[in-house]
Amino acid sequence: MTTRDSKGPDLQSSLTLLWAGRTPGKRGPRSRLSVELIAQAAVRVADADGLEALSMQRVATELGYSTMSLYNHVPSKDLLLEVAADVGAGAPPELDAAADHRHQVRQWVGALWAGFHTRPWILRVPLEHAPVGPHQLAWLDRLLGPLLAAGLVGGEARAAALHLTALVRGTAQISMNLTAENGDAGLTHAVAELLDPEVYPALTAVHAAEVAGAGHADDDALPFELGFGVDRFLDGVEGWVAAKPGR
Amino acid sequence: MTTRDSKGPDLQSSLTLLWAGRTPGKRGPRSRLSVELIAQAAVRVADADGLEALSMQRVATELGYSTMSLYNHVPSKDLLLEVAADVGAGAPPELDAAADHRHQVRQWVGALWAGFHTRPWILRVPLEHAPVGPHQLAWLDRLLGPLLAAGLVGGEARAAALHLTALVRGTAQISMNLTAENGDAGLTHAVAELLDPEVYPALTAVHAAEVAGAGHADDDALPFELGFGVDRFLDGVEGWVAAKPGR
DNA sequence: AGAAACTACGTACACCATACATAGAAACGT
DNA sequence: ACGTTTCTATGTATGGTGTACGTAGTTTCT
Repeated sequence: MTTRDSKGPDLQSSLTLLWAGRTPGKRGPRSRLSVELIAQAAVRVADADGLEALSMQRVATELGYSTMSLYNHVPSKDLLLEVAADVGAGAPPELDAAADHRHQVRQWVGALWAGFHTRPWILRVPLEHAPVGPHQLAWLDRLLGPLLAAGLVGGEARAAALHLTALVRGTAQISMNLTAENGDAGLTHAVAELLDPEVYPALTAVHAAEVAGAGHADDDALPFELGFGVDRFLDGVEGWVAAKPGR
Repeated sequence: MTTRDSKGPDLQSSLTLLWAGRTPGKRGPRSRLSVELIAQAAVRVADADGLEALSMQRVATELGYSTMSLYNHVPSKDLLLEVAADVGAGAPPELDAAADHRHQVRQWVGALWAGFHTRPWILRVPLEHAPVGPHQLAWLDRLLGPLLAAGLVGGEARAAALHLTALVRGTAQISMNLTAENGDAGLTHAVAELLDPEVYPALTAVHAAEVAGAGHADDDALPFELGFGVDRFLDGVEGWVAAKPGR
């Protein structure tokens, strides 16, 4: 596989930029701009008008600078997007230390889910490589805590963390804009007319199923579509740990 | 929430286009072009040179037509992308009827995973709304079969199907380009230098963990990172079904 | 035959990322 | 103090993008 589809930034440049590796130099005028300022402006633009409104010109005018000034601090738009996504992710939630592992994981999932709702544009930023930003690693670290405490060993914990991250991300991508744009009913009705029971037997059977349990009680309550899967996964993890030879 | 970030096509236009709802009209010259032809050309371009090479001009020259001719059949590039993604998804796999539910689900997951590897650009196509294309619905239908047979009822089966779809999609987005671009070792080493154990305690502990089990025995074998989560999820589903009142 | 309608095309516009050259200001060595 | 160096910010220019709009030509119906 020759990895078409990736003109994107390589790992090295991403790392140096994400970790503020720029040494500002000593000779010329002190730069009033910085990667942080630019990234924050980019986040502001994306928050306000979405990712498609995020152009270099827009960010520059947001800051009151010329377009090309940005390129003194950021090598390309792709990399700016990557930094903006990391900045936009923010710090992971503090998990309730008194709670059990399952509750902590649910708390983490709920926070990430909420984050994607607050900044849906993050889901549109194309991933060029594995997450290596400070904030993204912090989120990962926070999740690994409860997973390790639950009894998973290294590789398993990594896989489980990837599983949950990917799950929330994928679910958000698929089902977020559904409820946002048109009511669930609108979709249900529109699609129903197309469903030939001969071609889509299982789908037609399931399609009219009630959504079930629209409880908005707890703060870290997950929507059913997400919570069901997370709970089943955690069930499985508990069973796996319990069945381990050492226990 | 006002749904910024979406200038994209609405559900109605997508539906009519995806389901070939175009009635060609009767008066003028018969059109030699069609949505299918255009979509197939788009898939060819994306397969060859990635999604960023997929421009209207490129598709047009691929077909030997002028750029603007496409707009007689496709109202916008966004919609073309949506159709191309559906066409590119292709038909879902035939599941082994003799196998049990778990094996069937794994087979489905493996096929989707392989599909994303074959056409990584599909992961970059922004999702404007829930999947409603014929092929995407077919994939969903195929998955619902084993899930219903496993004992899940309507809403649960839907949630489980969303779970698995989102999972494969998210995992592919996160971990595919990792192994593609640079070896796993490269990433491991580069990141290791940044990991301050005080800031990322759990991560540092896990980071050196062996990848474990690189067995390439079976055809529908999933990579550990994906397979572990799927298996744990299916464990949980089985437990859930077994614990149901009616049983 | 005439009219209507539809396809394909060419032109034009606004916008995009960014390569490159330039001007100016700040800090250094002397 | 002064020149030199070096870095920042800017301006200009290029090749690309999606697509609105007007036009020519062709096919089918009346």
